Amino acid sequence: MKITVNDYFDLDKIKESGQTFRARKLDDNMYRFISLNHVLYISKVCDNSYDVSCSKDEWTSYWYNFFDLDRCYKDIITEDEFARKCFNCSKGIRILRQEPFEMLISFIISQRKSIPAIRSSIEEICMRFGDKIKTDTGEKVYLFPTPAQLVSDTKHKLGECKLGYRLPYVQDAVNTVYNSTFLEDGFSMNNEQLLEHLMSVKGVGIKVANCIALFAYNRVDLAPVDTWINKIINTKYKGKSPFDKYKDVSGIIQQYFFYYAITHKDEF
DNA sequence: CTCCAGGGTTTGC
DNA sequence: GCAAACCATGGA
Repeated sequence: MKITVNDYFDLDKIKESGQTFRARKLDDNMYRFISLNHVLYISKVCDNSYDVSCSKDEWTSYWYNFFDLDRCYKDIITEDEFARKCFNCSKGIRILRQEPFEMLISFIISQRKSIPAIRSSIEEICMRFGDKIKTDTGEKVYLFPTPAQLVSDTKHKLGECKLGYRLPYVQDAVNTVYNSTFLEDGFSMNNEQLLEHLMSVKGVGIKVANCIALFAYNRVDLAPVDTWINKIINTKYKGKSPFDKYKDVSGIIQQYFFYYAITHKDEF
């Protein structure tokens, strides 16, 4: 089925933007996204036209929201030269609306790991614990496991997923959300409550909490500060955070900054 | 072999 | 309350 996107939308930048670790580029123009029990194959046809593997109903009810397409990124205004440079480099990135449990586990794992290492660790978890399903194209893919699938780790296979010292953190997180409304409860909280709520999980600090809030709860007014954002604040903004200028879209600006930084590492 | 990674917790002052 | 030490290991 063909769909039209009337806003900045770049599949490759989205895949490389460090907010999802399971998006894949299958060939020169075909991308695959997996979220919850949904699998999407999407390729660009021309200009604003894309070919998607799902039905119109699934596009409008799930993937349209996943890619945050009801928000207009073209309207975002940058406040200075460096931000403009980042915007030009990163435009097309969307703040994905991803599944809270996957974000919780993924960003606990992310601490002090490189993005390739995070990918491979999460892949390992999916292969060992997630459902294996056959997609419409005949490809077999693994879903991200549910809390129930991870909580009964009787064979201690989590220990073989390259988690290192983060293993007890992941286990604690699984135990916290299993058979509870812990993650759903977050949707009705304000930012401050949500961050505190998430940080009650061992291994979740301020940065990881902000990432979960941004990428799972779509709090685009929150800007996670990681090592790259810190470098930008120190080298480009004299140590003063630029994000208060952007208020309701500071999370998006942060993501533009982050993508610019990891694609221009020699500048920092 | 060496270095560092989308940080967090614990410890010491 | 804050800064420093410590953390386990894959990937480059």
